[in-house]
Amino acid sequence: MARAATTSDAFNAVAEPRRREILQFLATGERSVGEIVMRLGFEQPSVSKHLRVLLEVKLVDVRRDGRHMLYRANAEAIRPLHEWTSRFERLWKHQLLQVKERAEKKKQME
Amino acid sequence: MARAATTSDAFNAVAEPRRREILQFLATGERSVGEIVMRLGFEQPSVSKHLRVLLEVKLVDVRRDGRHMLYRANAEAIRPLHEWTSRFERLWKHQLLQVKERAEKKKQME
DNA sequence: TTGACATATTCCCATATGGGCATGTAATGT
DNA sequence: ACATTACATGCCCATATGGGAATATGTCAA
Repeated sequence: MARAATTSDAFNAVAEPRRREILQFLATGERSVGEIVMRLGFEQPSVSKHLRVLLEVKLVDVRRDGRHMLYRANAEAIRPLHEWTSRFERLWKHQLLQVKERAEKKKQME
Repeated sequence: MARAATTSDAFNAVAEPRRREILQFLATGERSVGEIVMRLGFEQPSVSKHLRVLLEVKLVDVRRDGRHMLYRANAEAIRPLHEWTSRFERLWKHQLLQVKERAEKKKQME
């Protein structure tokens, strides 16, 4: 089997740097495809494809406005990612503390 | 071009569900490859390969103890992920608020 | 209708993937 | 030295990928 499909979940979807850029831009507000293309400088088909992936995992929503398709970030779908990483928060704070303590001890031994 | 290499960064590395499982298990403490295999039930070569990927993006550290290789999560490397998702925190709280407000209005109109 | 504009989709392709299996390698015990 | 344990690597392969270019679809304007 190959890698899991990028459309399978949010983790896979944001693994792609361009999709992260698009999401970040959309976090500033609703934007049309053309605005994304202008801002980020990717090819239009590329942007459309990435938006499709983001849409399938519900990381963005769309609505039509005339000939424009207006996309916006659905932050709610990012929460699971945030929560997953939060599980390690306690751990890294602890690990940072250990590093500091080791540094202190080293200093005292001089 | 194909997708970015899974070894390129933490985002890609954790896009793989099995690697997330391994990381979570390692968050509970230092473990040998065999313990991971036992606990998660993956094939040993598979575990070794995933650990290699995690190691390359520094999501884990290793040390040798006799014939055992002891891996542990390097939570510090997960922080960038956490911080990236945090950028959307304000947004999803806001969006949740909107949803609530809409619900309130709807209720009042009944 | 016709044409221009805004997006989406399709096709092709080089490349990365992860699983399964076999095999290689390092450390230990005898 | 040799067998055993504990991992790591290599190889093969089906599959998903994302870019580029061309083309299709949909909407509005005259």
